[in-house]
Amino acid sequence: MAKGMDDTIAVRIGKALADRIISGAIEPGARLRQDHIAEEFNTSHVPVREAFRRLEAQGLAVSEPRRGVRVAAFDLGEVKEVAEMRAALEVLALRHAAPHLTSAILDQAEEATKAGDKSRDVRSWEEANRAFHRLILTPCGMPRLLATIDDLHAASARFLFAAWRSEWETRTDQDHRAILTALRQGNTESAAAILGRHVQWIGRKPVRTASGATREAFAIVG
Amino acid sequence: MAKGMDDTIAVRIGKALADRIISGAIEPGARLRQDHIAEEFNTSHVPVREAFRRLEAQGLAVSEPRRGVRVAAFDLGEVKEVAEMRAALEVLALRHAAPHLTSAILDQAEEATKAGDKSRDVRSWEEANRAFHRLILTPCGMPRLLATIDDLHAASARFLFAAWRSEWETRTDQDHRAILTALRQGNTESAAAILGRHVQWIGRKPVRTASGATREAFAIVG
DNA sequence: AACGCAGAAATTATCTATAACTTTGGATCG
DNA sequence: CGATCCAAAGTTATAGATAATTTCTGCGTT
Repeated sequence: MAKGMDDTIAVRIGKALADRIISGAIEPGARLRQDHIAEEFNTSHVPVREAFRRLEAQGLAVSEPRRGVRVAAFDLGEVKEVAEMRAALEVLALRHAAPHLTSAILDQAEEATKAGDKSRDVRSWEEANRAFHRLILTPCGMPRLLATIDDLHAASARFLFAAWRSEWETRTDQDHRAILTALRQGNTESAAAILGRHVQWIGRKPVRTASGATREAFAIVG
Repeated sequence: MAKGMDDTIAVRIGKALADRIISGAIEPGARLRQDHIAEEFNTSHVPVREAFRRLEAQGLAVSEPRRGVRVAAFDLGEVKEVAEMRAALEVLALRHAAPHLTSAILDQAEEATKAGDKSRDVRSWEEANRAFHRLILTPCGMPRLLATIDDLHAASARFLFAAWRSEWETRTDQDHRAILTALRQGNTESAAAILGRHVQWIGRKPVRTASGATREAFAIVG
């Protein structure tokens, strides 16, 4: 329970805010007022400001000097941009990770896939999906690459939660299974090709807005 | 000359420190002591701490809680990692930029290449090289991708300055010319392929250390 | 009714001060 | 002679306070 007890206060606040932004608890464009947040976390505003800088770097918040910081807005263009960046970088990571993948890791990845297929809500599906990608990419041993991919996953999750706020229909992930099969056969290039396409697949869904009209929602579903 | 006069103090300090780290004025592993830096810039330590968070996100500094922040160390592994990330992302950016490239832009890029070939020192070569890449990639219109590439260029420059501290021999950049030729012919895939190889070309050079021994220095030379 | 302009309230950015932690140097003990 | 412990100095992390800027609100004018 004492998760991150040794973390600095600024890091703890940063993680908490990131979680809220990703989950959609704070809406895009909403202002983040440092004194209010400081009061909520029972600290002064200094660590809050440091947390803001971290969120800014992750692309979750934007700051205008003397005008405060807001939750970053996003549109279909950014969804596509993140999808393409993930495709390029995850393929790179997989090529380097492949030689170090053990059957134990691939079994864990299969478990994650099954957990995703069983998920009844977006939140647990996202968790399982992220676990899958993490498992097969981490062995690449490239910390900077993995950190960048993590930030992109955070952005992806945000799009996902914004589009599928509460409704979610279970579906079996054929791509994950195909990737695992290719990896088990030692066919790295084939696995990389599937992963590259998989990550760029953008789900579309008509969503009823508060005003009753229907618009189309977009999110990366991989 | 009042560049960034409207920037916040934290941003100004961040840029100044980034410049020193990249140029090698501060060595890898050196401690960045907030009070000393605050005194130098005639500020308190609070904006200095914010600048630290930004440097951390850029991968130029590492911070251990309660133990201060140091200039990030790097090794051949990270040079290779950055080279591969640049290859993947710059190729992606070029594919999207290609349709928007005008002959005016390509002419500017050719000028940058000539400036690079004429450069007598590393610093001006790096500046010209970065201008070339920026010119042909910016029209992709993907801000997040470009920001990530910028950070990678900063890392590349750091490796470059560390290896070729003062000595530099002029050399004509055939890759840049080949890329421009392919782009002028509308052959995007060929240009992308050359760019991908170009960026991963790691220069090697024997360098005499302070103790008189010779070690091998590595840097991305594209 | 819409627009624009004070004045007031709220908020940001910074500085000064305080508390807590780490490291360092030296003295003591084995 | 070396290791260990203790104390002091230095440094980091947070808190509280201050000045300056922005935003909000209400009123008057067109």
